[in-house]
Order: sequence, then C-alpha cells, then structure tokens
Amino acid sequence: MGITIKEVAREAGVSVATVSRVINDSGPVNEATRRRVERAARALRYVPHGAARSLITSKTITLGVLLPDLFGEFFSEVIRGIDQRAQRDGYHILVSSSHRKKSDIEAALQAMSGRVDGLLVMSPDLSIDALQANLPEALPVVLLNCEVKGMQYDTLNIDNFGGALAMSRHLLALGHERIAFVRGASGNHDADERLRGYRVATQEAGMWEAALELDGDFSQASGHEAVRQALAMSPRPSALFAANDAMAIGALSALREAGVDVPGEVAVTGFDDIPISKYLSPPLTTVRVGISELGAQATARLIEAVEENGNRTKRKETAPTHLVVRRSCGMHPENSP
Amino acid sequence: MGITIKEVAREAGVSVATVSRVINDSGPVNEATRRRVERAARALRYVPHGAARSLITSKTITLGVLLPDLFGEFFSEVIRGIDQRAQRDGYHILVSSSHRKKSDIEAALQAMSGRVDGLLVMSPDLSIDALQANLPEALPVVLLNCEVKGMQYDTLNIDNFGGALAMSRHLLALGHERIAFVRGASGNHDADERLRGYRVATQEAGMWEAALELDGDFSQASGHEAVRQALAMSPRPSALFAANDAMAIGALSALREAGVDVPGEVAVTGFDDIPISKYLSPPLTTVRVGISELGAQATARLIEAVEENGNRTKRKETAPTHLVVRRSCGMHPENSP
DNA sequence: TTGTATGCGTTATCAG
DNA sequence: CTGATAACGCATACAA
Repeated sequence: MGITIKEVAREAGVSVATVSRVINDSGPVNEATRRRVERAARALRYVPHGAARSLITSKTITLGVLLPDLFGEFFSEVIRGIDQRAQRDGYHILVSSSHRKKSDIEAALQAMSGRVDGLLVMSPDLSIDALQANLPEALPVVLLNCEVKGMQYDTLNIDNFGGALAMSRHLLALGHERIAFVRGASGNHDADERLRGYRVATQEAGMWEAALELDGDFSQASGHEAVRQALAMSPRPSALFAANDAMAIGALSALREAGVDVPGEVAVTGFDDIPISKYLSPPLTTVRVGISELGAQATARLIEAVEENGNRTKRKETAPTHLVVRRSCGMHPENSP
Repeated sequence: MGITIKEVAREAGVSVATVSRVINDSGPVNEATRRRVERAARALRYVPHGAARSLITSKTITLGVLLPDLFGEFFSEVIRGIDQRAQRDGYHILVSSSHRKKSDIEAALQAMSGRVDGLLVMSPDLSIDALQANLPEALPVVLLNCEVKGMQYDTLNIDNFGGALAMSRHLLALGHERIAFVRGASGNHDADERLRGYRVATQEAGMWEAALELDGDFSQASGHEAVRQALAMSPRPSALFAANDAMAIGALSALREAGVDVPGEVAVTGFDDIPISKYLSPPLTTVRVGISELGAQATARLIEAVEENGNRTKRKETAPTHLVVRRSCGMHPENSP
C-alpha cells in the first residue's frame, strides 16, 4: 500500500483537508503551510490514489476504447489518432481488444464501468443490444465504424460504399473491363459495404462477373493468395481492387514474385491508405480515409460528450450525430489496359 | 450517475451485503434470493462501479503501459503482444504515449497511480530517478528496452548491440567492403547500441569509415533521404544497413525510384522484423527481434510480479531479473558485391 | 443464510 | 485560512 493523504497530513502537521487543497490547488492556503505540505508530500513520495479520487469526483480522465483486433497498421493508426487527441485534452485511454466471443465483450464492457468517462467502440460484430445491456445508462458512447441500427448513439463511419464505388468507377473509366475484387473478412460490415460499392459500379457498367470476386480476410496473406487465383484466370483481370491495403500489399508481393508488371499488366488498388502505402513500389493506389484522423475525430466527439455530460445537463439534450467520413481515391494507376 | 448496489438491494428487498455476495459469488446465499437479486440487477442494468471496487480490494485488473510514441508498425506490434498477454490473464491495459517533456511523463505516472496494478515502461528518455520520484513505492514495474542504470527494476532488453554486430559481420562475410549505416534517432538508446554493433564489426574488419554513417531518425522518410546521400557517394556502398525496418523500407523505395537493383547493386537490411517486411519485394532482410513476443514476455513478467505482490509477501523477495532478448539475423541477401 | 457496520483514500461542505 | 466530517460505491469481518 502506498502513502495516503492522511500520513502526509500528519507529517506536515495539518489536516487532510489542507493537504487536499495544496495538492489540487483548490481553495486558499497560507504560503508557509503550503510549503510545509509540499515538502512532506515530496519526502514521503506521496502520489494521490486515482481510484479514490474518481470515486468522489466521478471523473476518471480516462476513455475506454474497444477494438476488434490489433493487427496491422490500420489499428495502429486508429489508436494513434485516438491517443493523440485524448492526450491533448488530458485523457488516458483504456484499451481492450480481440473480443471474439460475446461474453468477452460483455466482460470488457463491465470492467470498464467506473473506470472510464466515455467509451469509443469499434466492433463490427457488436450489437447495439449487447452494448445497452452491459453499459451504465449515463456513459457517453461513440460508435466508430459500426453498423448503425438505431439512432441512440453518436456514430462515425467511413464511407465504405462511396469509396469503393468511386474507385471502381475510376478503374472502369480507365478502360479496365475485368476488375477483380478481393473481399474483406466475411460478415464484416466494412467488407460488405466495399463489396457493394464494387458491385454497383461494375454492374451498372455491365462488367460484373461472379468469378471476379475473390475471397479474402483483410490479411496480407489472403491478398497474396488471391493473386494466385487471379493469375490463373483467363482472360486475366487487368486490375485488382483489394478491400484493404494490407491485402493489396500481399497482392503486390505475389505479383512481383510471379514476374507480373504492376501497373503495366495489372493495376492494383487498395482501401484505407495506411502510411506505408506511400513507400511501396510502385506506390499503392488506394482509397484514402484518413485513419488516424478518424480516430481523432471520434475521440473529439466523445470528449465533447463527456464534458457536456459533466454539466449534468440531463444528457442527450443534443441529438446524436451521425457522421460519415468522406474519402477520396488516390487516382493513380493511369495505365489503361 | 449509474445504478448503485444499494438500489439493487432495495429493489430485491435484501441488504447490500447479499447483493455483493451474489455479484461476486462470494459467500453462501439462498438460491431463491440469488435469483431475486440477479433479476433486480438485470432489470436495473446494474454494473458494479470499478473505481469503488478497486478502492476496497486494492486491485484494478489493469496494467499501465508507458510508450514513447505510437508511430508505425513497431509499437503496434508491441502493444499487440502486451494486450494479448494481458487479456489472457484478465487484465486491461491503460496506455499512455507520446511523452516528450519530462513533466508529461511525471503527470502520466501520477495519473496512473491507483488505477493500475503494475507498470510497463518503454521510454528511452526516462531516467530511473524520474520513475522513482513519481511512483508509489509498492507498484511493480517492468522496464522494456530502457537503459539499465540500476538493478532495482525488472528489465527486458533487445540485444541491439549483438544483433547489429552479427548483421554487420554477416554482410562483411558476404564480401561487402563498403557498408553504409543509417543511424536511428539521436540520443536514443536503441539507436546508440545498434550503431555500436555496426562500428565494432566494421572496425575490427578495418572497413569503418565516418562518411558511411548516415543520419536517420527511425522514420521511413529519413531512410528515403539517406539513400539519396548514399547514391551520391563514390565509390557507392554495396550494402545499406538501416537501424530499423521503417528506414529500410524508405530506403527500398528510394532505391527503386532511382532504378537501382536490390539486392543486385545494393543490399538492404533492417532491424526489428516488423510483419510487413515479409511482403516487400524483395523481402527485406532484417534482424529479427520478435516484437510482439517482446511485449508479451514483458507483460508476463509484470503480471507475475503483480500477483506475487498480491500475497503481500513483502515484495522484492525475488531479485529483479534482467532479460536480454536474443535476436537472429535474417541471413538473406546472398548477393556478394 | 442474511444483515449491520466499518473502512478503503479522496474531495467537498461546513463551521470555526 | 484551517479543520472536522460526511459522502462516494463497494467488500467484508462480525453479529444475528
């Protein structure tokens, strides 16, 4: 057990109230006394107990972050954006990831209660119901890239559909007639929407073909594998649109191994715009979504809700906002087939 | 404010003690009563208040993680390793990063107190003194990749020197006579040690030359820039050893832009072995350190210390361990100049 | 099997 | 300016 405020008070010959005033710089305190208290605190290596503090102030200066996984640069970027914004406003982040089972999520949610002032949730598999059932009524929540089922929570979504649609149209405009698409993880909301964008674009151009849709799971390895299938097709696709950058990178490496010229023979595009994309050769063309900004923006919204909540203004006087992050395509692969 | 145990007790017509027993499954309780309590709890959406719980049990089931930054895949991997291990043992992680100023670190350290059961610190710039001054006496700490100044804390270090030494010797053994080295961030402990390994190897072979040491700061951009300098030299180096993978990736892209064949004309090697390295073309040769395992191992050690600490066994009955993570080189670039 | 009462370390509200 | 003292929400000896 550490040193408590009580021991500091005794050491300094004052009451705990005075020590508290000195520590928090709240209320008036004689300069000499202040000095005595500070010296005592330092001598004893006193550090205030966070949990006790939270209990009485009902503030934790901490934001809970629920993530599905921590693989690859995508989540790294999201966390970075979140952390940066949080830090800027003096908040910490309590991270919990890799929740496969529903019970895991519930446990995490429960464990967060009383330890965080707000919650940032990015869990495609999580239902709103599960959230509601395991969350204290009053906790502000921002949903990041979750399927919006109700309107009760603030949400922030990547424009998956629009991005994929625009990129597909772009490729079509370049004259590509056979565009292969590497799907994301099955059942994943992002994956579904991107696929939908691809389908709408290719179907409206009369270029859709079931065989051109390749399996994938967002991993580099699956992108690598998809290329093998694509190369076996005849006629061979002239463009490959991967549902995320990681798969595009895997695809790129497989194409090189196979001695296929990129983008000469096959154009490759991704989705996400993770930082490393710029340093690949050739630079990966990708739908830009501003990942870290996404995290930062969501965090900003959450903090706003948290502090607003602090004013006990009945909460929810402001309607939930539903933002969609616009994206732009890196319109790069100028090679027409 | 959320629902408290008291309200559940009233709703169920029992005392708070009974509710507590039901929630924690501690102590005996009549089956019928249990049912009543559970129903009441569910009806009210009761979720125990974490801070209050921590206060009385002096357990937070949370590990604090102090990181210097969150850039790139390296830290992403470290966090992943930490989080996985933590989760496996039922702990959460409270992350705090980007501490440039000393005051930032102190603030973070203080804010963690009472909110975590142990601390994982990876901060090359942090002095042991600063740690001691701002940490409760009793908090278990594991230092990850920090310069070991004293023996008071458990530490886990990458074998930076050994890895760089081995890689440099490997390149020399392949016949390279002019090996350029891209330094890491100045003042960084890891960077210094890797540089030292390179120097010892090249000097003992009589191949060291001041001009071959290039500036860098661990960023991809700096690797990119370093290549421009290297290419301007004459005679041109036949190998480039970057102090981390990110810079090696930047170097790779610059070399491609310049039309230089890798590894034909210039061999490129890195340090860290971040996951993406495998998918570059050509695959990046790198010193393998098992980043996520590093995080996992450190976490395991910390949890051990935490739980040992729980038994109030006076703490520190076990001597601090100082592990050095062995590394191996990816002995890949078989091209001799 | 259940309830009462105490205390965890702080901050906040009042008197003095 | 300072000091008692009551919360905060919960777990737990101890009584019943």
